[in-house]
Amino acid sequence: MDVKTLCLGLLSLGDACGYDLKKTFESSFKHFFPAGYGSIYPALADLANAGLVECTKVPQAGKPDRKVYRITDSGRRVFLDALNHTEPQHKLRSEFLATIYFADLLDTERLGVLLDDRLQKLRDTVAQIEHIEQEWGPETPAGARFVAGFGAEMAKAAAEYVETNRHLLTNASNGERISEIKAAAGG
Amino acid sequence: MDVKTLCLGLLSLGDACGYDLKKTFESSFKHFFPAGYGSIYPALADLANAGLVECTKVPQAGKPDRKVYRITDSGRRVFLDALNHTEPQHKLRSEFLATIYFADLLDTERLGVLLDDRLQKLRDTVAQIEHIEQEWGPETPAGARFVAGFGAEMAKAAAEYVETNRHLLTNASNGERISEIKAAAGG
DNA sequence: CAAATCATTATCAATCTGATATATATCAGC
DNA sequence: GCTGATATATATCAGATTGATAATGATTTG
Repeated sequence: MDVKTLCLGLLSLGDACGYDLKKTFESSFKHFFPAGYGSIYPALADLANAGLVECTKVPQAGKPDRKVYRITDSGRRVFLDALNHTEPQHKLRSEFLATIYFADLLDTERLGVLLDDRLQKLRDTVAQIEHIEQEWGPETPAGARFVAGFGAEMAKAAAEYVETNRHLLTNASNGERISEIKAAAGG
Repeated sequence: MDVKTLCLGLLSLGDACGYDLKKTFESSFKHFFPAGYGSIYPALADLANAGLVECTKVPQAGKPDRKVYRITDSGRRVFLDALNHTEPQHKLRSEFLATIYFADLLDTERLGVLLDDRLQKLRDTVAQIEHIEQEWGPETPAGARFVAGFGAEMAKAAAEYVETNRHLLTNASNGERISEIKAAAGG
């Protein structure tokens, strides 16, 4: 499932322009499927080309025309098919963990900042998810609730792990090793 | 931090060829920074071009020459700099959660399969991490332990969330809605 | 009133993914 | 002894994605 398919899925819930979709990605999908304009606009163009969505230009005073997309019957069929016959991936790409892997090469201060920043972002994620959850009514579909809950729980678990285990990364023998390696680097 | 920088980091721990690096990515980085040949080989070529690593061809009987890469002093400097001055990202891309978001459109069986498959993969991840942890001796750096533990704990928390909350995705009113929507799709 | 943000479009170079190709060696099982 | 899978090792390529950048006028904020 690529951004194109996800856009199609969102359009199955209601008409929208690229800007609207981007806002949905920011509010509901941010923590598990980030997407920027650079993928959304080409996706919409491709979908329209393939006849899976139709586009209507809506002029506005002062602002650029809204290009409102509506899913077609063919589009619905293609989306349902993707949903039912695609093996879904799930992958993390963490430069944070990659950096921590080399914790030996970081001085204590830098390490502290990295961990604190990450904790802050995890807390922000939880707050952001709980904020959108508060605005939901009883009609909000179960899937949306499930994925939001998942995001919040994962962020809490990650924060707890970092807090509980950060002491493992700072032991007395580090200062020495860093000096040696930096010397070898001829810095 | 891109694949290129991570390759440089791994080479700071010892000489290796592309194939070796790929194995390291599979064993230690799989759960938080996957990378394939398509990114590793170009990365090594770029690093060599920039003088951050040196390459020696080692002929072998029957197999292709090993191209063994060794980090240079300049390479070490560049890596330390990246480690200390890059804002590290951390992002999930989950087609699984995207699919579950549209749980209303899935029939019960498909939903069950998706959840069971995910649970199985989470358990595999835990097993794989615990397996590599068992092979470590006392000299294994703290960073490697920390990121492995992180991966295992996250996988456990994810599995627990799925098991505890999967019932929210299957309620009686679903059958009806699916039929309606499929009808609207003109399938 | 200046500065920032909102609303809306769009493009582009660099990077990454996933599949594919090539060639030989070994090893398990029939 | 053959067959098929797996391991060793290289590399490329089309398509997807990222992150930055650009334009332009309206409205909100300080």
